Amino acid sequence: MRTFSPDDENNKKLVDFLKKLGLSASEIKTVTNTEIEFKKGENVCKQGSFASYIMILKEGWLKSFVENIHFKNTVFKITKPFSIIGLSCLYGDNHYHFGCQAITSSKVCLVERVVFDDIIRTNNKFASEIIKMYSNSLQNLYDRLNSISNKQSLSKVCDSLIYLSEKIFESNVIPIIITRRDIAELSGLATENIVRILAELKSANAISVNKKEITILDMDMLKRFSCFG
Amino acid sequence: MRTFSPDDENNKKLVDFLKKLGLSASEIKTVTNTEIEFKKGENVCKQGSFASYIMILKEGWLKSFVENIHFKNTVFKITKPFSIIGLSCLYGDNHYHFGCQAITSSKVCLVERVVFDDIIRTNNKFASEIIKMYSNSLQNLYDRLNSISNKQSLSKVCDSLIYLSEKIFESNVIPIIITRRDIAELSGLATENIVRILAELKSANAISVNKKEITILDMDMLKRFSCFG
DNA sequence: ACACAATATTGACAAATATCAATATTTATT
DNA sequence: AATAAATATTGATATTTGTCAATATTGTGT
Repeated sequence: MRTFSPDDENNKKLVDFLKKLGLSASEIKTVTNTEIEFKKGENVCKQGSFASYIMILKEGWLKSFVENIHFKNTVFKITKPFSIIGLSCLYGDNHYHFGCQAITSSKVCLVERVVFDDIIRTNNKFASEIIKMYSNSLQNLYDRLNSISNKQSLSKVCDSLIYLSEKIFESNVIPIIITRRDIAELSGLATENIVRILAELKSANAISVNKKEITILDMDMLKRFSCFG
Repeated sequence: MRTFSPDDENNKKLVDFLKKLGLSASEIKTVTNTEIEFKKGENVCKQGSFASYIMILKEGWLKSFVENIHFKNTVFKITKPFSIIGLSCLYGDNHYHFGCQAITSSKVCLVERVVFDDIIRTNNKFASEIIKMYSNSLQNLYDRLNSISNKQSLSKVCDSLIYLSEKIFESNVIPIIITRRDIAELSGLATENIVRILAELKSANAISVNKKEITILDMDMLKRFSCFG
């Protein structure tokens, strides 16, 4: 009889994820070959640098963002385990057009671009699954762009909370690993404004706040605020 | 001896474009089967509506945008002939997450999603070319998001002008089909601000303006302004 | 448990951009 | 060519959001 460490468990889930994408055992071995650990706050990739790898998130949480020269970030995606990062770099000008940072300590498999490309070209099922991911990424980006560019601050914050709750944590509780600053960057606002708007939402009983943890009490209200613009 | 109409010429170019994407003669016939004409200002697709088709632009110019409930648009892409629109709808929730409008009168081939999907699944070369387009779309969106969300108005307008000049018209002249409002929507600003900033750029000799036509005189200056943030 | 660092909060104020209104110019239509 | 419609321009003002500074709270490491 043997016992499983959390890492074994995680490996199994990763393999399952890759199997579902249509990868063979040997292909799975190839793409999980190189594993890197990132500490909280570390850069996973740097906007503007040469894009060598496609990455598979095995453990932890990442945020992806575009950054301006004054290092103000706009986060467009939070990534949870068993996701692929950097598909936008598979072709094109070979540079990351975004940056990515670890929100918690994280483990990432690095796959060389050419290796990833080879698998896509020879494995139809996998190519088709990757195209699904591209579709989703684009849809998500359109939604984020609409929120950040067309709405006022209250609606933006509601959009961010809805996104975190429904798409990322699949819970009405947004855990403390998400800071006020993360929500600010996700909403395209200053941190101080987030604090003020969260206080408004709290007094409207749309959310409750326990230390840093946010619980969504009235999702419908958030959605009404979101739509209002 | 026979003469060619502009339409014959255009058909030939369309077929060339599709051949380069790896489509066979019969596949080309399939995807060019249904052709629709849109007048200037007409909606090519409507944000939120059911996404039935992938579209191939054969003639004319389109703008794609996200729109809020007050009908304020943010344009993220201008499309020129021989481009594919709507790839983000190939999978996912079956609804357009963006709207698209004809800037000039345009001709568009409609391809049913399932038909398009079938070709992707059976034609590796085509799938690979489509993935290149996805990569480029994502990169373009990251760049637009960065501009709209992280920069001040002068830089935003410069980004829009650079985009139009380098990526779309491949000329230092931006033709009059692009209105001040189009530039405003592309920059995420109000039309009045575009007018003011264009006046600034003109007095700095970065551009010249003839009626509505804009000519870029000093691309380097625009790029410096763009970077400055 | 203590001290230090990081994050969150609050208020006052400044800056950027949108909005509104009036007018001019350009384009389209007859 | 004359008129109407659409687009562009300008100035004044309002609104929104960011910035700065001061303080409070929470988390971390010893």
